[in-house]
Amino acid sequence: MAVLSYLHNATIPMDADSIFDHLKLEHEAADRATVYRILEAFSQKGLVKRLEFGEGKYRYELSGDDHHHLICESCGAIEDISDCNIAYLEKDIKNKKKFLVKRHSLEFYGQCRDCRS
Amino acid sequence: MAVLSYLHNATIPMDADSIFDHLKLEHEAADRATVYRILEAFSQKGLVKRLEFGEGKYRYELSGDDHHHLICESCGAIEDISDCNIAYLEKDIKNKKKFLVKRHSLEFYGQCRDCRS
DNA sequence: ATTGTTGCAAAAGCTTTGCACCAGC
DNA sequence: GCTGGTGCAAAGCTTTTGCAACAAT
Repeated sequence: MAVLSYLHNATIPMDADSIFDHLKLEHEAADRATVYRILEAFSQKGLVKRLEFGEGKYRYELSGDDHHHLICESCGAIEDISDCNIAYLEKDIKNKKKFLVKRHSLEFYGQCRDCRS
Repeated sequence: MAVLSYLHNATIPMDADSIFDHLKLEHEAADRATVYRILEAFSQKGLVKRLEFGEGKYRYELSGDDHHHLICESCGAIEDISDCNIAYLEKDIKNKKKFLVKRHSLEFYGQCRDCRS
């Protein structure tokens, strides 16, 4: 699917509208409703992760290695960050709270390298 | 303000509509626009934190101790969880990525004690 | 008088849904 | 003929905005 390939090439999670626009440019145009239905289906199958960065809309990225995001509040840049092993936290939660964690979301908001200098 | 007192008594983060409804019940009715403007003002002053739990809307809670949330995907229950010291992660990020973290969001999704049994 | 807050109405933005259509098996 | 996916249009839901009225200093 063109959607998967687009998300694969993207360096940051994309919102539905960007995907819609991209498909149009690639002469693979699909209706917005179709795009949402595809994203919904992929999310449910676990192929795609649906994220929120405090923008009032969803972004989507391919599922894969567990990583998180740095979001610059000045310029909007989004970076990936790995090696946040919070698996031990999830075990703690299971023991203390009897709550079984299936997934988590972790985002850091602040100022990126460029905006700091 | 009635909004602050409501959020103070709430055991989970509340969305704008619940606040709106509550104010009406309390005969402190305010327009939706006013509620949003109040929440926006409080957020900017840092009095209130604006959160997202993957519902396509915002929830608000009083700022205070740094804690995070367990969200049950079966029944929607929301619990607090503390002691996630990821401050050291933020230092790591500053060193490795030169990104200055100002705040973060961390939520765990899964199944709560009641829904597991 | 000026400033800031409110209500009202409208709009905006993102997402979902109903329905008819069409292709493929 | 059924089934599943699509486009189109409409609606839904949350949030924001413009504007006029009002209160308080």
